[in-house]
Amino acid sequence: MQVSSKGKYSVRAVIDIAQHSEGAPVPLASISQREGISLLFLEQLFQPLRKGNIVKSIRGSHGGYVLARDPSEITIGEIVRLIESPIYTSSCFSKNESVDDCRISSSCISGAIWKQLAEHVNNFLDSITIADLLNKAKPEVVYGLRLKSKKILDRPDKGEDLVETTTAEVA
Amino acid sequence: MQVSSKGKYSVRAVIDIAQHSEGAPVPLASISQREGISLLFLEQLFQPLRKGNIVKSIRGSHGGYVLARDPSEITIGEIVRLIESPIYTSSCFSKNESVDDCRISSSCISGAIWKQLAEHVNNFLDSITIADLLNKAKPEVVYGLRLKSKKILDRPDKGEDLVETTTAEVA
DNA sequence: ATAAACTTGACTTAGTTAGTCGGGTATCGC
DNA sequence: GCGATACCCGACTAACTAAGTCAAGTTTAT
Repeated sequence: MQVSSKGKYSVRAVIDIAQHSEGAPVPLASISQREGISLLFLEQLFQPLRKGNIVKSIRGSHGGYVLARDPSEITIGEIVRLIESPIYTSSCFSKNESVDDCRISSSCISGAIWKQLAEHVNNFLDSITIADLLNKAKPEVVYGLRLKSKKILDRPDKGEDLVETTTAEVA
Repeated sequence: MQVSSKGKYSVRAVIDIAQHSEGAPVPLASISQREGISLLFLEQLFQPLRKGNIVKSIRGSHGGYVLARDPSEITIGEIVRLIESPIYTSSCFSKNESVDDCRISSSCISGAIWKQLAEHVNNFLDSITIADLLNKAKPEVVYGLRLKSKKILDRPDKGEDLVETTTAEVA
């Protein structure tokens, strides 16, 4: 039940482009510096983003990436689905059986939940565009959640639960 | 962005107990048979469930497990959080830096999203109790989503994307 | 031409997940 | 009591996935 680091990094990278491209292409090297993401890793992330029509690449000297569409037309959901392992699905029968073989009622009952959960998640992420994030960045309100900046940063509630990941955690 | 098999199996197992215990304890062996889950695996799943006060164990001959509370007081969210790796958190600064070092605005901006997503997911899963699932099992409506049973089973949309997992997929 | 910058695909490493094994301990029914 | 039933617990392993690296390109502006 985690969004992968790849997904988080990708969203950050796209925001970075939106913030720093003034019509001119933004080279990965500069994103790498600002965001503290390895250049080689970024290159890997940008292939799906390019194919998914989130960004356009401009090759050659003074090249880089620009957004392929208006920030208001790029949703977080799109980005995450391009980068992440397939958004979760669930079926309640094994692949060797036909639909009619499904006789485990508890399986079917709970199966509906996972499907609905996936829909919820997708709807939520699809409701947020890059433009939303850019606009809401300066005012202290992001998406209906009032944040006193500090509050969200040191998360007084979850201190103990921080899992040690290989490198620093991504936001 | 997946609910683990462990989480799905656990929910199924708890439903199974609710459906088959008539006051009497339900042995894991019978859950194992009905649900097609390895006995050894079930044992592993039930330790956290017991410690989390979802089920109570009754040892000895004719023992087994019963629900520790009324089905209407057990939510899916509780079960999943007990079984799954820590529900996801995100911070926007690395652990070696203090809060004030956070200067990567795109990181903070997007970080708020993951936090909100986690809240959404938890709220959704916490809004569904075992009792809900039991009650809605027979009528064709589960949780506001009208399902024509067949429709949800063969998922006409996602056919290609089915990932081959080691064993059969869990619902 | 040359350097900046993207492109591609294979590779490595570490961690997680799913599932197993083996040897316990408690309790019931006879 | 004693044996069968069934939970208890911690270590183990195999497979997979995620994160990140590397090397050898190709494209294009100047």
